[in-house]
Amino acid sequence: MRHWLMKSEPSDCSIDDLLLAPGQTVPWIGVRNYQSRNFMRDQMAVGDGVLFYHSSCPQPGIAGLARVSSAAYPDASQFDPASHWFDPKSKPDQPRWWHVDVMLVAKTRLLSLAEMRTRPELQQMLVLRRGNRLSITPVQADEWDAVLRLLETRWPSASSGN
DNA sequence: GCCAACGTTGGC
DNA sequence: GCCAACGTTGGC
Repeated sequence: MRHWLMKSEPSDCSIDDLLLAPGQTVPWIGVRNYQSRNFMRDQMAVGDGVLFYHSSCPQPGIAGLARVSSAAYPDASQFDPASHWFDPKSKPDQPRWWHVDVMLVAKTRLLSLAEMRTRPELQQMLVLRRGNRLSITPVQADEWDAVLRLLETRWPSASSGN
């Protein structure tokens, strides 16, 4: 199982929105960055762990845990002229943008960006790197463990999930 | 609102 | 293929 940090603007989709979503699942549409797309399309697998991160808001930070709950599939919004994410250059027979679905595992306390910056064990996280603008970044196993420890949370065992 | 960082675009 | 201009991200 791999681990990821995925940024979401709470004004667009917050941890509470995920909590209330049908099946507590949302399609991670709207990514228009090739590197982030490649992570979803080429490297993510169902069951991967996700740190759900609130960005571009008064209190940026990790707001919950989630899991990848689908394989990658084409982002329908790229073909919708009415959509904010419409991409006129994308062709239906060769979609440019792909995404996965993400399912809630647990809402947690907010582990703020400010607190993350104070923790020596998190200093290598890509999201803390100066100038980082990727909306999806891989998380190392030791970083993942450290975050769960700080959240005083355990990842549910395979037998209790689905 | 500011601005650093950096990805993308497009002329050449 | 280079690279300047431009647009976007996202913390502060």
